[in-house]
Amino acid sequence: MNEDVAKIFETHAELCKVIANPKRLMIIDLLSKREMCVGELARWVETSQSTVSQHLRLLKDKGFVTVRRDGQHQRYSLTTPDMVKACHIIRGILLGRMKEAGEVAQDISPERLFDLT
Amino acid sequence: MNEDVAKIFETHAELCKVIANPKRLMIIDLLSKREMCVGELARWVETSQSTVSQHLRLLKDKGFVTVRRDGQHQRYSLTTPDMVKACHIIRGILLGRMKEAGEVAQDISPERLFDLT
DNA sequence: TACGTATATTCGAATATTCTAATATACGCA
DNA sequence: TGCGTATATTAGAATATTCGAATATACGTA
Repeated sequence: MNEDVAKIFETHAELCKVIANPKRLMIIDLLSKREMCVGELARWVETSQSTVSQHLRLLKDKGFVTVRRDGQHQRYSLTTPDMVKACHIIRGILLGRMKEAGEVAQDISPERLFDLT
Repeated sequence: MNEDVAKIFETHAELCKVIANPKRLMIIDLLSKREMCVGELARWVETSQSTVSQHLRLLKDKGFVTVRRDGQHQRYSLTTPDMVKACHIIRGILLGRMKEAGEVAQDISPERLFDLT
């Protein structure tokens, strides 16, 4: 196999690992709706500030979010809408299976799991 | 948070874990082109038969491939083309970044990494 | 400067993933 | 039945991931 091709699949897997965690998926989902600060994300995801901060660091390192300071807050936002697209496709697979099995309502959609109203 | 929503993100992450490994990404890529048996995949991926077999078992357990016996061979094929779509989007993100950084040629495409001619 | 709030970092335990080596099973054919 | 090829399974070592607790840092305001 071409060495470059092996490297591409390696890096590809690295990017996939970013979305291979439920809390990071939640964070991505929330940030796809609007900019949020750490504490706010921690409340929605229902986990510790430390955990959210660590996930955000990974997301930043991998280039999926940016931060801007706003007084005491760090406001995070998404940089790569295509990642959300990929997530929605996979969540669509899942919801399709669950609907088929009657585990969720027919009208649930991949984009409306958190209700930020 | 709604308990069902938490479960959805949990399962969503489980599906993402399937593609969070370079060899499984290669297998998915190869199977997206045509049905293949274990030994054939092992040759393309350049790894042991055992490793491929274990990855295929995971892919089967998660519902992404099916097998049919053909004499001495087990012929594997993909069941979920949407997963390939999601992979291509993420690989597109990666290749976009690499092209921007001049790390790969401009004309490389997410679908043509393995050349089965 | 001192204090309160917001966020980041470090550490370590618990758990999960991945691979290789060895072995087991399944099939076709002589 | 016995042998060769193809595939599956098991076990265990090495490594990676994830989280919370504790602590450090940054900012705004009195």
